[in-house]
Amino acid sequence: MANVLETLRARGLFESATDEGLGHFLERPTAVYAGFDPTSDSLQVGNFVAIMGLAHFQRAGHRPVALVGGATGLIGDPSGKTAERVLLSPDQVEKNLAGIRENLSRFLDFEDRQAPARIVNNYDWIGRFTYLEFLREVGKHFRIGAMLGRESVRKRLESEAGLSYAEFSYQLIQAYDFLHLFDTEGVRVQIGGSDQWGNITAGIELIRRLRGGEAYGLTFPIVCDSSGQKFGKSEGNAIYLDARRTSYYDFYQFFIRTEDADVIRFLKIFTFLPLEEIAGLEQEMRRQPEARLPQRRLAEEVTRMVHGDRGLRIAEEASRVLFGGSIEGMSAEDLLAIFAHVPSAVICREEAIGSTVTELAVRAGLGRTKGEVRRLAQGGGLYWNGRRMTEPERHLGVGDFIEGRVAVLRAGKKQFHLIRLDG
RNA sequence: GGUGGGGUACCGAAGUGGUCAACCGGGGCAGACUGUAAAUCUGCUGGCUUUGCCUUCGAAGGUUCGAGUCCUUCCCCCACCA
Repeated sequence: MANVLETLRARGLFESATDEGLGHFLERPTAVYAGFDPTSDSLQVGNFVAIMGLAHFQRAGHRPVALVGGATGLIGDPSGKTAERVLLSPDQVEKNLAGIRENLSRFLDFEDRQAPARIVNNYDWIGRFTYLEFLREVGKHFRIGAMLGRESVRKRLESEAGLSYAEFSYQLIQAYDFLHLFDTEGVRVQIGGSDQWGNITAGIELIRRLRGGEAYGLTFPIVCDSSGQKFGKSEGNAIYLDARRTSYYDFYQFFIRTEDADVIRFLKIFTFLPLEEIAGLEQEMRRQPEARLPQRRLAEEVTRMVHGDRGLRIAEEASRVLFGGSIEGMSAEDLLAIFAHVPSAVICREEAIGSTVTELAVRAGLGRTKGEVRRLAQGGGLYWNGRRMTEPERHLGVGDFIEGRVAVLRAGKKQFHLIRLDG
């Protein structure tokens, strides 16, 4: 049986474990869980680390359980947050759960004969508690001193923002989750980001106290880029795993743009590529960094994993065209094909002809306001069909559209938007 | 419930009657340079029908020719006390 702990360590996915005996314990198949917060209707690349963690466990023969936090999502985890979170409505959580289920179902193998993955929702067991029952059955076993000692709590208490009772209670719920999965799924290990340490140990203690059982925790590092920024944002937007939120093209591009200083580490964390192969890429990078081979490989691997061969092909094709040469001289057909999965807007012909460049740019979603687009143009960062646009107030005619029906708007080097005329 | 401190743009933070759409820093976006990298330098970072107009400084009222700045009430946060 593959030693998953060694694998995680070697790939930079290991930060710490609650018990030195974990390695020994993992020599026999067990079940492991990680939780996912339904803060959005799609997981983000930031969640990818946890998914990879579960996947590595499954590959090593352990049964992965993905927990979506239908209950905890209603409260909000204070870990790693500097301010009290705005409460999500039950409707919103419900909607987000569906999306996250969708995401997860693509990374874990539910058909595996030895260790099929499971997805569970903690609302199913937390939701049936009354307040009094919960206090008696769970709250009774928690000591305030220990709760106050937790990093996430202490930090928030010291901060200006403080901490509400609801968020303070969060750790009880997550601890109970572990206990519940220990009982019903045979889960003995919880994995999570290092900010989850307190929540995880709370569960382990609860299990020991109520069941006299051994349970383990393992954390992986919170992935940051070399400038210390939390990984997973681009142009101010989170990178989602769902193509409806982040296009194949944008997803692929996000990884292509990885800095040299980060790319080798990211290859280990976000792909299953053998370490020898990654070492080879590192050599290659030293020899000719401008070729960006590791970046290409990273983008390729991750995009294929998340969006399949088809998504990867579309992203690569679009990238080749947009960064390879000029779009000048391309036919409307070609452009439509390339931009099929790039943000685009369909605008009615009568409206488009005669309106200004800025107006259309806002309609296409390139900027939020006309002022923003104007400033962009002023700084020289606005392009219309590949040429710098210096007169953002110009009224457009049919001739401004390729074959009278398509135009490509660009902000800077990286953000493309397609405008298609209707009718 | 009491006392004190505080709520300013994405974040931090200045501003205590007009010259304030609001110093500065971070973040973000863009330009130059480059390798779709990093570092560096530069510009921008309320809205608009843009030589001007409109909406912003927790909320609502009020004083004033004029309020982010003064007064009243309310809401929220923090600390200590009860």
